[in-house]
Amino acid sequence: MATGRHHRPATSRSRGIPEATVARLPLYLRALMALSERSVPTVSSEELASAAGVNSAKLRKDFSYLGSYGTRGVGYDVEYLVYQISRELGLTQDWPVVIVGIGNLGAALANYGGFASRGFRVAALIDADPALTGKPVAGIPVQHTDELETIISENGVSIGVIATPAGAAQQVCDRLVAAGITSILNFAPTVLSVPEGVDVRKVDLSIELQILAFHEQRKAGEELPGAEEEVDPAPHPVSPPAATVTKRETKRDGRDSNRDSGRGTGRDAKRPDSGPDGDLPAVMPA
Amino acid sequence: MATGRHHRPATSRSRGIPEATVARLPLYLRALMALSERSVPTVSSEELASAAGVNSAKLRKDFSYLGSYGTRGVGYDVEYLVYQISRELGLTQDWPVVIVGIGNLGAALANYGGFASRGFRVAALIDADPALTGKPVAGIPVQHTDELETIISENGVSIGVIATPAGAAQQVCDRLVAAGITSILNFAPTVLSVPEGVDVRKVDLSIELQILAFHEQRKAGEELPGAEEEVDPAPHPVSPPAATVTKRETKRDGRDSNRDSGRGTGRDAKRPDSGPDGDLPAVMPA
DNA sequence: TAGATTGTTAATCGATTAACAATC
DNA sequence: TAGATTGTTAATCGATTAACAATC
Repeated sequence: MATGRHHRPATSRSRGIPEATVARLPLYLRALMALSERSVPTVSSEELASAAGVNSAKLRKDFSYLGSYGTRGVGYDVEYLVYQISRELGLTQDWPVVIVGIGNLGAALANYGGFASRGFRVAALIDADPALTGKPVAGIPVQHTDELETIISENGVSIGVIATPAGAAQQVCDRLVAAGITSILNFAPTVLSVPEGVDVRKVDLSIELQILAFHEQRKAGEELPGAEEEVDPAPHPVSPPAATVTKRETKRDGRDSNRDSGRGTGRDAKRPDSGPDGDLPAVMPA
Repeated sequence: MATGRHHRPATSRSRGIPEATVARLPLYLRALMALSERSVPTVSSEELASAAGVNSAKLRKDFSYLGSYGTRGVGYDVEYLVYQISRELGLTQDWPVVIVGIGNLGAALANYGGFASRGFRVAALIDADPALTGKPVAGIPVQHTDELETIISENGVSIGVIATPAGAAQQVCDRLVAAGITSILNFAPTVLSVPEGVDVRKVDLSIELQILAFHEQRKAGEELPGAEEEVDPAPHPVSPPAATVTKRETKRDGRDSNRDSGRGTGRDAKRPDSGPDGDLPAVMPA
């Protein structure tokens, strides 16, 4: 999930489109563009909702914030709606973006076709590694971090993508903001702190997997009714002020190993080679 | 933003942790692991909330769903909380994952350190291109799509990552599900249809940028009070059943070009080389 | 006109947050 | 004990959705 912090309330002043609606407009747009390619002239809220994977009442409600672009008894004109949503999202103008951090992910982003096709133009690729400078990635020569401020001001860039390691992200962020960037898409696994007026959205690959793991675990436990119901019976294990010296013991005390009771038997395709109690990772990802 | 569809209500039966809370647990975990690395013994809800970028009341409420793991007047024991959250998320066990589609993005994912460090293990890389078969990526030889079913059953994989082009995603998804996968992380820009009981989470790079663009556009318009307030004065432009032949006209009629009035003047760093009315993209991203 | 489908209402649900009693 | 901080309550807010009148 992406976390967005905005400097205005969820329902913005002008015409007041709820944040949840804004987040769905790109989904509708994609579905509409697919219909447009197939030259489908009109679409009903039911059909479009199904294509976008949402409830049709929600879709109609969402569209009602944009205006009355449908026709009762008929549906929505595909081309007209594509245009109205594009306009609402600001995609009818050109948005130069810079990508900072041209590792595997940065290169993947540079090559991602979805950017160019929706009004986003990769204005520059920036990396701190001098060995990369000048090397073309997706046909664009990588520029050195030293040039960051110049690139941003000369190209009028207002959107920056951070694909650096976590350790460099805040520093890069600060420079981007100082150079005039007001929207940041952050792929580094860190919380960025930004001044008022700067939007940050976060894409975190590891977090998505962790959420899936949570549900996956629940599915496995579900086949043994009541197995997950057991509430940890012991109170807090240690008196926290003394916890520093007993950290490892706290984590590995007897009660904790109880948790595995009755799990993992229902679906034996899981956990092929893990021990009964997997070790916790000690390091943060890069 | 990622869209998750689950086969149970947002508040699940056993111990009932709200979906919004589950989505934040990885954030807390990351912040806690950073504290753990610095050997910080305890942390208050205020400190931790600040590190995770959330409200402290929300954090305490979130933790209350897990149990009473804090100490009044003191705070939370870092190690103990790391362990409890890890356990809740299912990260104390090993989760083998397969990545399907080893293009730029797939390779980036294979190399992403955040997977391995949190109980996720890349069990296999799969691609349909025979030229890639056997070629190592992130030290793991790519296997051919033909082997998909075998790989999944032999490794007991329950989580699949789809990083293929949009056109191949549903087909890959169907095969993954048929082979026993019950959780899918989808990077392809398509809505996947899956049977009941299969979770899909979606990461969409282009959508995140579009949401940023929306806010960016609003920021620009804001500097001219009232400029964005103007409501489209014209009713629906065409009688939709006849729209097929007039599609382009609909999109380009006089009223639509009005929308640009008064925009872009406040912040002239924007739109360095776009025309007054950028063309809409006609194609879907790969 | 009859059928279809939008746009909107209102009820419901879930999430957020300030406030504070409990308690270490 | 006094100070600090949790865990929980309750109010508020935003999002979802069924239902249906409006209307093409």
